[in-house]
Amino acid sequence: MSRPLTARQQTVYDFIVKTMAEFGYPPTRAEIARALGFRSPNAAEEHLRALDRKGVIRMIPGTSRGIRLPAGETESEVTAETRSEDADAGLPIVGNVAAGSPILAAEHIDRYCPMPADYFTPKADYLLRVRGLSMKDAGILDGDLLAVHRTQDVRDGQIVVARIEDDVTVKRFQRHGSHVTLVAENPDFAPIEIDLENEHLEIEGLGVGVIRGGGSGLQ
Amino acid sequence: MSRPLTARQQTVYDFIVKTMAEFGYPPTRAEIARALGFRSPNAAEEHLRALDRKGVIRMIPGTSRGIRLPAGETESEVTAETRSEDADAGLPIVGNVAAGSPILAAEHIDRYCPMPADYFTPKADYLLRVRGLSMKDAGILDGDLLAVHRTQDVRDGQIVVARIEDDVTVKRFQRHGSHVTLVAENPDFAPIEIDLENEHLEIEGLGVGVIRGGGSGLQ
DNA sequence: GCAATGACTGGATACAATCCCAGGCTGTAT
DNA sequence: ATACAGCCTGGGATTGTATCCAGTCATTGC
Repeated sequence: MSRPLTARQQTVYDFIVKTMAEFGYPPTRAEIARALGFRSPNAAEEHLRALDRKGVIRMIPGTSRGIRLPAGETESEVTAETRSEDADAGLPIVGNVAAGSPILAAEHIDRYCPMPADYFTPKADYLLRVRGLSMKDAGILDGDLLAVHRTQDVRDGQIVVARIEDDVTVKRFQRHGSHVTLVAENPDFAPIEIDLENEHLEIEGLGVGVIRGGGSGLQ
Repeated sequence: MSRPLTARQQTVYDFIVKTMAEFGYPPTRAEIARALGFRSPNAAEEHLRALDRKGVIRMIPGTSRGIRLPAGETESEVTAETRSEDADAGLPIVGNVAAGSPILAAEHIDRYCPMPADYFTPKADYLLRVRGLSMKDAGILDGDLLAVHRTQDVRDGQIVVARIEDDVTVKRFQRHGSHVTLVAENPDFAPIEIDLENEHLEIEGLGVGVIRGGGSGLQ
């Protein structure tokens, strides 16, 4: 999707990550400029804009130190090429699935969870970071990792990862003939009704487990 | 150590932790004031000084958002590097703790979960199989594994493993002087009130994560 | 009774920080 | 040749933020 970072942009990004790991808060433009030898904070500003355009950071307008790392990872010395092929890296963690792109595309994988795939049954293929509280009564909260087994073969009552018109969602599956209902486990959310003859529904996989607390602790 | 936090100071501390977990950077005085309903940022400033004196935060003078959590409660301080200390066996899974026996006694350990202890922060020492639905609104269901960090040092609002008169339970912790309330996250369960001067309460550890689905799949 | 402390309001000030504008210099693609 | 993007200097307006000062009110220990 977005072009890779230039060498200079990577340097700026690395400095942001290092600062957050060391101090617990992001740097200012002036601090970036000082660290990298710029004489003007505007040089840092422009780099930040570029990093924001490319999606590796997010800028919060008007806010001091308003820099966020969407992946939430502040590991040391992360170069964007740290995504080696799985082997024993564990399960890939997938977050923020953009509309229209395959769920396991490399740019969505922000880190790995060092856990064997076959701890779950059926085995997990990846972990999906869940957003929102639509499944809270099923014990799946915002930010949780849902262990997903890739399959199209799902049954009534199971928790599935579905894609409706390029939108990825986690819901409970219910089918009557050619009509599918995706039920949220939260009274605040209405069920999603899909007529398979008119609308397109793709089943990405089956929820086989939940992991909470990797890095952030419990609330 | 220093004196415990007052209720108000605890509220401010909680807000700082929550903000850092959610946004990746600490709040300003004004943001604290707005969130807690102060009309003056000075109220927040004085609370921050008190928290700094008591050692639970550290203020960096002259720096916007210059608040640090020395202990490392933020997601920023994760070094998800797999320390190969006991990464072989994984975390022991503890279930059905009998009354009167230590929680990590060998006869309770029925199996191991092949997951590195330091995937969670602070690190998990064991996994406790939770029975009942008393914490269902916190997303902890019957049969879930609660990752537990062994410590006595717990704060208001945290999910703890406690032992009252030989009974092990998972609840949210709340303290007022010598009076402790263990709050269930389920309206069907009444809070447990403990007067530390008459009853015995032992904190076994702090809940740092949840794992669901090992072996059985999701319901 | 009195000092000390916690928890604020309200106002003020000086610096920190974001963000805009106007350039310049280097490549690389058209 | 020309256009364009990346990378940087320098300056400046505007807002964000930390920090101080002067009080009020209530509680607690002495």
